[in-house]
Amino acid sequence: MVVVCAGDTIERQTSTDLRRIIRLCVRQGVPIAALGTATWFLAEMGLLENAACTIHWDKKAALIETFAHLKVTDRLFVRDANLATCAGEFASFDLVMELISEHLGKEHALAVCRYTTAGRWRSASDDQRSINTSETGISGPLAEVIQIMEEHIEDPLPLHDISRCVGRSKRQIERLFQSSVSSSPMRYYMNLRLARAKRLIEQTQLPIVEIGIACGFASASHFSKCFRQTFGINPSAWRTSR
DNA sequence: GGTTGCGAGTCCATTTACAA
DNA sequence: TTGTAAATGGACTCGCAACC
Repeated sequence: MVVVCAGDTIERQTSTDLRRIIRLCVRQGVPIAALGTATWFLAEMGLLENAACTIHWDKKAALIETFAHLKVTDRLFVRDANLATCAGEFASFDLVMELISEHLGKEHALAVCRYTTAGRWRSASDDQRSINTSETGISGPLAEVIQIMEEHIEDPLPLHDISRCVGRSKRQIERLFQSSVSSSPMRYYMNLRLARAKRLIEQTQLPIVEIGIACGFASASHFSKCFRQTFGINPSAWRTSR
């Protein structure tokens, strides 16, 4: 197996070399494990057309917007045929541990864990992130509402629908948000959408209008206004300043 | 006494259209 | 892509009553 690592910024020559190596591996039928942003490489090269994959949650939206047809999951790592993709540095460790366990036995993998003081490794089916109730204090219906909001960034749901989904009244949800995060539900929702938009601006070359639409804004003008109100800078200016 | 639901009035986010 | 203005629907706030 060949392991391909790529960070957020990569030199052109290195990028060309990496592609050459990947193409060679594919031709020879050598399994490839893509760590970090290397998932993006495989997508660009058209190697993920029929395979499930994963990428760090921070880049997932950008990957989906750029390659709409891909089957991008929330898993820590995904192994599909000859390709493996990981959600980040620590997920790479989890993948490697699983491979060691498979090829050399669980005892060897546990020994590596002990040696590296990792203690344990996570399984492929684990989600990259879930709201950590002990750290954030967010739990129960509030966590459920936030999850629904995150799942509906592109097609924002009215508060009425969200409250119905979690079996609570609108008023109850307003109180929950006020007491837990000192914000109204829709204000919080808006911040989530704008944060996603900001990441898409940073990570993709998609037109501002498309990013606005992808984050639930009906028009570029409205998107631009909200963005500036929140971050103090226009979307296009933010892109050029990066 | 604390929690919840309801309703009315107010405010603001959003849409739309248009111009630069 | 950004800005402006007008219209409007929906979110927010608050008070009150019912319930546990």
